[in-house]
Amino acid sequence: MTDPIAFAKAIADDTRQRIMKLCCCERLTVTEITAKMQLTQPTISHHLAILRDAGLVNIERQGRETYYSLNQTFLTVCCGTLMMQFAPNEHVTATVKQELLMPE
Amino acid sequence: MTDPIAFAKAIADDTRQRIMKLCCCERLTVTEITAKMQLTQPTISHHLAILRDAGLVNIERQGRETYYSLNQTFLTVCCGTLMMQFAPNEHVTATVKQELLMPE
DNA sequence: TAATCATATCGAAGATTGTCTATTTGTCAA
DNA sequence: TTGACAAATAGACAATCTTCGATATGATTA
Repeated sequence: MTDPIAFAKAIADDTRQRIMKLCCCERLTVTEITAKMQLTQPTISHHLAILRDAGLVNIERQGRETYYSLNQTFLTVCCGTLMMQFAPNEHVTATVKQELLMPE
Repeated sequence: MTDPIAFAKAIADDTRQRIMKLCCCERLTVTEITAKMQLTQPTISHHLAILRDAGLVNIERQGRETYYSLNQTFLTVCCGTLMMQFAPNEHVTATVKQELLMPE
């Protein structure tokens, strides 16, 4: 579900991290995102598809527009999984890991 | 220092994550790591260099052998940075983020 | 219905990456 | 000092990825 390799590949690109930052705290249409970047609309759609396939964005279709926003919860879970997998000895208490893995 | 793009690129590969898992909790020589994988020694060295450049492994030269081990602390810091950057609204308390960013 | 707008998909060009073999560098032992 | 071993580097090739222009799909408006 939260495959560390799929997650890492999805966020391992400058363009995608810029997109993630843009729609981190608000939902934006593809056109709005495109306007804020120096890239074409098909390129933005391509990267959004990669983020979507990784489960990293929430999607809301509304008429002919599609709103994208970052799935902060899932991202946090993925980071928690990474830490559990690769930093089991690190001084982050079990409770913290727990909190990270099941936010809310 | 903890560039989220450099970090993501470093861990965005199956071979590197397998190596990370191997030397997560013990230090291993290049020969030992190579023995546990189905790849050649130069390939392993190549991936170790990428992990080294990203700051993700500790290196100890000892005679003609070189021991590698995962830098769990740095990995944890990188995950913390990711969460700070992309999940500021997530219900992980500021203290937790703090703990993640300055372990110990 | 026809025209327009928003987004997705296709196919191709160029760049980047992962892996290999061959070779080099550095260290230890005989 | 020579031979053997450990690890790094160089160069080549195939696979993957990013980006683009062109086009298709789907929804709204005139």
